[in-house]
Formats: sequence, structure tokens, C-alpha cells
Amino acid sequence: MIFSRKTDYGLRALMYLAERRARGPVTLSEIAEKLMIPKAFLSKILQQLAKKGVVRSLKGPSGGFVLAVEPSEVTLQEILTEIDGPTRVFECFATESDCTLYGDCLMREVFSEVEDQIGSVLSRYTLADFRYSEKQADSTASKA
Amino acid sequence: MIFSRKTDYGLRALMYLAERRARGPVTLSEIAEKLMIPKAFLSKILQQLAKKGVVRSLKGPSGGFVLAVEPSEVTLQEILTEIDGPTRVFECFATESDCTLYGDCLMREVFSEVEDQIGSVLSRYTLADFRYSEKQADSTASKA
DNA sequence: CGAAAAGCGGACCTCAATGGTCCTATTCAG
DNA sequence: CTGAATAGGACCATTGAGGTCCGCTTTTCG
Ligand code: FES
Ligand code: FES
Repeated sequence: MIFSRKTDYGLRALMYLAERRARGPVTLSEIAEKLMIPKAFLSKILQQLAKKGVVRSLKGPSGGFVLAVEPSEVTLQEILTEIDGPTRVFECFATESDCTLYGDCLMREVFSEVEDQIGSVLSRYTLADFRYSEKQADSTASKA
Repeated sequence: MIFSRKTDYGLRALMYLAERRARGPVTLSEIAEKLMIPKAFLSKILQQLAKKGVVRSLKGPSGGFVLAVEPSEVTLQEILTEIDGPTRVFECFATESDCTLYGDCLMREVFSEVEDQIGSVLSRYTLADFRYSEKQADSTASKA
């Protein structure tokens, strides 16, 4: 799996925060419960995102987390990189003299091409493209 | 790292075999030494590739491994898949009701788009594009 | 035939990363 | 001051990657 569970959690949490942005800080507990993410673990992820400036955290009563950026201004690429670090595609373990062309091996180019393609897809989407729609009206849906 | 060390080893071994194709079976020991790959480990990889029909293995004295396919007929995509299994990009751990659009979430589409892009790059190259050039003339190189 | 030279394949080991927990300290509203 | 919240460090468990070992089988050749 290229992207970890941590990424999944973080991404969904951010989606959730994007939705509540206007309504002030959301507590860790709320997010964890709604999204069914282990609270302590989510805490770590959010702390990490707070340090990177993606979310802001407020302590004390009526504290919680708020999205600190415009949803439409932050790309998937950026978010994923901030949570998981850069996506490493391939590491060649050959010694120089074993590599086909020594420093100019086609393989390196292929894999850097792969990396670029990944980045290019992920850069085309921003947080704003993903909305946490509450599935409002308790799901029995249609009419009433 | 998306592609494992195993993949690296396997890929390089195949490059090596592609080069020697005409000269009959190459022993595990030779490949392992030349490419500086742990012998026992390489053995496993080659066994795996033998089962998939990419290489053919001959037992007994004067046995070894031979490439069983036309280098230009097998894509990187196929090789990597055979060694590492399909490239899994993202697994969503949300429950259905937590997923933004329930079964039709944009996230799924983005990540499947990523997967396609990777596949498309890797499918453009075949084993024939990668040649193990022996770095003949012992490297002190230039004039002399 | 029988020994040596290969590969086969299953059991096993090790280590680092992932995923996750816990507990204490800090901060702040009321 | 007290209680509700995050911060953050220490810790733990599971998993998978990477790798080793060794006995078994097949095949060639003298
Ligand atoms: S053989 Fe590794 S990059 Fe060329
Ligand atoms: S929230 Fe996971 S795929 Fe939509």
C-alpha cells in the first residue's frame, strides 16, 4: 500500500474539519467518534498536521481543532506529503558498476517518471474537492 | 518505497539474463556474485519468476536459469507485478457511511487514477529497454 | 551406478515500520 | 480553582520485508 492508514485517517479528518470550518473548533473526540478513528492515534496525526500549519489547535474548554487553510488552496499532494512524507518510488541497490549505464540508467528515469505522474495526479485535487457530506436525513432517505 | 528491494534484485537479474540469453543457462551463483545479491534470496526470487514462466530453470550440472520470454515482449509492468504483486495504492478504512459519497467517493477515483498512471508508465517499457552492459574495459577508462 | 552439481522448497530468523496505547503536563474558560 | 481540552513523550504489538538454512530432488557425466 502506497498510502498508509495514517494518511487515510488524516485525510478524512481534514475533510471533516473542512466542513465544520465556520462552526469553530471541533474536539478530537467528536472527530474520532464520527469517523471511527482511534482517538489517541488521531491525536498524533492532528498534532503533526498542527505543526505543519494545516490545522490549528486550541487548548482548554471549548477548544479543539480548526482547519487553518483554505480547502481549495491545499492539494492532495501537499496533504499526503505532510502526513506520510514524500512518496518514494524506487531505490536502486546496485553498486555503481552494476547499474546498466552508471549514473544514467534508464531505470532511474522510468521511476522518476512514475513519481512525476503520481504527483501530477495528486496535485490536481484540493481538499475542497472532497466533501464530508453528513448523509443528512437519517439515511432511510427519499421522501419521508 | 513503492517497489521493494526484491523487485530491484529481480529486475536486475532479468536484465542480466536477457544479455546472456544466447549462451545457455546461467547459474544462480554467477548472477548473485556479479550483481551482488544474496544468493539464497535471489534463489527465491528466481524460483518465483520460474513459476510465472518468465525464466526457465534447469537442474543438474550445467543447469541454471534462462530467460523464457522475448525481452521486448515483457513489460516492466508485468515484471513488477509478478515479483511484488499488483501495486496497491490506497485502501480506505472508513465504514460505508463515513465515506463521503458512499461507494462513489471521489477519493477512490483519484487513487485509481494514480494507479492507472503508474501502470501506464510501466507498460511503456520492456525488458529490452534495459541492457546490462558489462562495463567492459576495466573502468579506469579514457585513453591509457 | 554413483557422485557431484545444480535448483527446490519449507522452516526459520531479525529488524524496522506501522499502528496504536497510556500517562502526565499544560493551557485556558468560566 | 477546576474541569475540559490538547501536547507530547514513553511504550507496546503486529506485520512484512529481507534474509538464512538445510535437507530433498533432478540431472549430467565418468
Ligand atoms: S541498475 Fe539500478 S538504477 Fe540502473
Ligand atoms: S472516505 Fe474513504 S474512499 Fe471515501
